[in-house]
Amino acid sequence: MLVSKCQFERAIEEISPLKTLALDTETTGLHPYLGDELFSVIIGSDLKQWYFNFLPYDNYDEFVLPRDWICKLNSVLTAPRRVYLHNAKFDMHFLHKEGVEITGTVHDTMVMARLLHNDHMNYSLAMCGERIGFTKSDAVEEYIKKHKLYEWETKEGKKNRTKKKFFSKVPAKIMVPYGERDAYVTYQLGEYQRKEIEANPRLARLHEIECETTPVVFDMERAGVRVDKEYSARGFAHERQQYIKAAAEFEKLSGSSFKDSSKALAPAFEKLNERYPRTEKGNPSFTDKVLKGFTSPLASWILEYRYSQKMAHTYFQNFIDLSDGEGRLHPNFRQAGTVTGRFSMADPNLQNVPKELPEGKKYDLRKCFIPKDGYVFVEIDYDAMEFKLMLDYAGQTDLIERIKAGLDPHQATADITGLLRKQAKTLNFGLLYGMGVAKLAGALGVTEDAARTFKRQYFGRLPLVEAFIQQATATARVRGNVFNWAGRTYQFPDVNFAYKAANAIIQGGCSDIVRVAMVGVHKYLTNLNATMLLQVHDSLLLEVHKDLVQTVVPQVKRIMEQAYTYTHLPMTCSVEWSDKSWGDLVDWEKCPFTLPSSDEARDKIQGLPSVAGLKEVAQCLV
DNA sequence: GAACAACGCACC
DNA sequence: AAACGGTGCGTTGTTC
Repeated sequence: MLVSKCQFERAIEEISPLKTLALDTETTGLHPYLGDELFSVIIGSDLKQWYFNFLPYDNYDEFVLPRDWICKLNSVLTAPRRVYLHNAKFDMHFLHKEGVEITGTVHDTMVMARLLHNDHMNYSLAMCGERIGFTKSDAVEEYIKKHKLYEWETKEGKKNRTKKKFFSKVPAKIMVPYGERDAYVTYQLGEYQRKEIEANPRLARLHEIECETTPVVFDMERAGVRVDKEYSARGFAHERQQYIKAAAEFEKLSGSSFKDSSKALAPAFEKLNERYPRTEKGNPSFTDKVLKGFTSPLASWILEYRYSQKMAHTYFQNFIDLSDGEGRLHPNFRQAGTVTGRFSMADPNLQNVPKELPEGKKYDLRKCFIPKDGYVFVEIDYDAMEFKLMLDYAGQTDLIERIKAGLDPHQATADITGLLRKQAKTLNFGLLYGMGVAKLAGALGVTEDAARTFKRQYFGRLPLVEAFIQQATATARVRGNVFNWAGRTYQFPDVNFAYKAANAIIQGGCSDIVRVAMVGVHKYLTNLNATMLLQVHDSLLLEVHKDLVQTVVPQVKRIMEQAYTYTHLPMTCSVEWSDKSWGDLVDWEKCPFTLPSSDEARDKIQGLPSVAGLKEVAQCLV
């Protein structure tokens, strides 16, 4: 029902006793930190939906609620209560701006859909609902399309466009039933998922961990990262100039117009009698590796163009355009972003910001990110996380002992297998990914026969590693799935992909270790002047007040290291810090802080979420 | 006109 | 027998 002004109190009274709710919001757009606003809140239960509208529509006076009533919803969104939301953080950001917090248990139906079925193509509410027999209305999308309620937005120098839809221009008679339907479908989806989880004890704790993770990641997104806009602008201007110049030089040299496409480049290089490989689809291929093999200066101008184009438009420009009025960037962590359990990140993706500044280049992308005044950045990384988790599974004790003694994992592998460190490292990664002999030969720069010999030598000295990989693969083949230590499932609809099993167990297992660590770190940092900002798979970036660094950092390090209850090989972490930028991190040992440690931080009891017994429940192998 | 596929490339 | 895992994004070219 569309709630009128005089029914408002009554609606709140009806909702109050309900233990489980679904919640959905309608907003003017998709970016809570770039000007978009919430205009309605829909609360759903099994039988009824309440549509709270705050947007002025013609002739709807009685149904346009005063905006300052939004915060009255706080009374029904507090613990102890379970709230289902599809893509919860999105709604939480808009609600937070209105002073509304969800303090009950947040069950994100998108996150749980991924947890329950990791291999679906699409996790939209429409698709998730359809799978359990509830069709979602597409009336709003259709109305927007039909009435062209959108605009294309372009950015300086960019050739792509983004579609900006005007949801607030959709009439109430379309919007209201659509919103109510979404809240209804979300509620049904949440209930269905809870039954699925209850029927599967292996997922019980993991479900809780995901629920605890959502507000943690929400806080990280909300905090955002401070951007040095001036530096970013200079970087953008410089790289833009560079790629325009590169294109001009190409045109001068070749006498034809420049387009960075394999189809357009092929004739130019054919003229120069250069041989080039083909892609999988049979098209000409001009990757940087191929171009570096060419002697013509044309090739190096293309490389210049690509580098600067990418720096300018994938990074610098987005850092500026996507940061808020205070100069902070609020990226979107996708808690359900990958098949293995890792997060992905978007708008912008800060998980792929280049780390090394190439020789001769001036603007370092990681220097665009700076701590707020009085704070420093601290980055804590797990050491060789995936390889170590794999060794813990395999129980290859001779190698484990050397690593525990402090040896670098790849060097230790080299020592045991008689390979060079570089070769050992390639094999450590490659075999974990299920690499075949042909790719291995390419990676090692040797013939296939030689690669086969290396592989035999490696496994010959590390038989338990081979056994682990084989057992994982065999499990995937016969059972059709594997579980990681936390119980997360990876499905193999096609047994031909069973070679991915070891990677699924390890990559996904690491993702759950980091989840547990993040929940623990977040809990520890509550009410301290320190915030988690970013997670890049095996590392956390923190913004810590100078006075707290001394005490907080060792504690956070310990929480991270203890997040995984190992069998043979404990996780260890390395710490780096900087008071300048993300690009200026140096080893913790070089930290000059000798300030008195704060008792407040030290006295806090650290709270890792319990994972006791999880490994036993979630045996990954047959 | 708009959606999609293909490519290339940054990260762990 | 053979398969290197997981992402997001910008540009170009093709398709509907």
